[in-house]
Amino acid sequence: MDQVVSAGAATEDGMTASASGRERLLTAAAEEFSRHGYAGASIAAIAGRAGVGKSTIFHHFESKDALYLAVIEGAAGEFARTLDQVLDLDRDVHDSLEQFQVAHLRHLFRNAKVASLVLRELRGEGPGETAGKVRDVVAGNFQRLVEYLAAIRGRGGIREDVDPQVAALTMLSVNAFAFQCRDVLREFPGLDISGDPDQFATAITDLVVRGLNVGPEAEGDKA
Amino acid sequence: MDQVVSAGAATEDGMTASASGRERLLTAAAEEFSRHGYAGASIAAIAGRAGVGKSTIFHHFESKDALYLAVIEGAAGEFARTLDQVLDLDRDVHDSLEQFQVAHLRHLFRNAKVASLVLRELRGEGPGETAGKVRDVVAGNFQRLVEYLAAIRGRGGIREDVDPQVAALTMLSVNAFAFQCRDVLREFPGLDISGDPDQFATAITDLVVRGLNVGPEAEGDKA
DNA sequence: GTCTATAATTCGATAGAC
DNA sequence: GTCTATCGAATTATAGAC
Repeated sequence: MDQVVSAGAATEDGMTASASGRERLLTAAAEEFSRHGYAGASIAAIAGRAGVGKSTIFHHFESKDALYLAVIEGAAGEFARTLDQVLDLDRDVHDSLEQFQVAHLRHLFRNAKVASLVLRELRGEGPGETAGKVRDVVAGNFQRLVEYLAAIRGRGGIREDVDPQVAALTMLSVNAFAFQCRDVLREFPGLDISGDPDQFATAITDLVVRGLNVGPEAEGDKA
Repeated sequence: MDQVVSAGAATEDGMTASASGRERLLTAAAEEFSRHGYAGASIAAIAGRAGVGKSTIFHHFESKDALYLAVIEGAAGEFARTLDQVLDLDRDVHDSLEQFQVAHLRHLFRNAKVASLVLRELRGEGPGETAGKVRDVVAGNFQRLVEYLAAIRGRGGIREDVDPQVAALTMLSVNAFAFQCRDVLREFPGLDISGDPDQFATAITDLVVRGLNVGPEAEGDKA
């Protein structure tokens, strides 16, 4: 998929020409789609940014839809591979969840452009046609976390009366929302997640795993 | 907000003509702004939807900016009044937080149009000019929750090593994100928050307050 | 309604790798 | 020689202006 490596100067943007045409197209498409939305991004602009002719796009991808989907599937697939390493039933629950949370937030920042696309899609603001497929791809990764939580719950790793779906949604929501609002949050001294995403992810994990409570037994010892 | 009740037929949409011109303009503006964004919403369209002349808008509001801000401040102010009732230091912590979470999610659904505007603003996608003021308004309500959490932490109501800002952000994030994605979530049997927002808010509160853990003492007593 | 601009897609040809 | 990546030109669809 990326075996063609010819030397080459940088094209527009910071993109190196060393990546294969297909890879460059995916990068350029992510940029254009996230900047202008699906409809607003033109094949011509994507081709221009990638430094190839328009028709080259249709050699690599069936259609504009297919290109859009490929961009999203690329990032989702990469994250799925991360999940294989992180969601390990044999490891400590707290550690696994912390690793998950850190990996997820890192993934959002590393793939900020595509992440914005996916989040827009989840908000229902995407191009109606591809919506279904995008959701399926994302739902796959979501389901992975849900099943992991269900499995450790079966082993007594977490409370029995928590819904794995609700717990999974909570963990992902905080990351997704904080990522979306990272610019505003930068103005809050304690919430600048852009500065240190890992620390934020760790704090969230601690909160979700241990809860706000001082503990079941310390219920009535306050002022 | 709905005390003016004079007889009157419905204008376009489902809007009743019973509200004052100013109120009708705010409703119409919320609709148009959330539908087409700040730039895309025209004064003419807003006036038309409210059933008034264009010049009436500038009688009630200084400018398009001011109208936009008024829409947002209206909803934020209403929520601030709810906070007065909900964030009561004399009540049980879990109950207060649950009431907060329920009230917040209800507020998002009841003011869905304006909420979408505010969320867009927090993502940094709004009209640059008003961004600062919108953030201030929202930050005010956010700060209220943070200070409440800090206060009960001072009394030993919650763990000392949780950051009130992080906890507040977590609670709000889940609601905001779930609200944003309510259409997709409808496809998940256990996550249809539109169907029963209160139940969802309750589940989230339980998770945040008690955590996933089986408890400090019950660490190893399962199958 | 026609005209025009813009955007997606197709076609035919070329150049280089194996 | 075939296969693949590429391109420029041609074709179709659509949306807005007049």
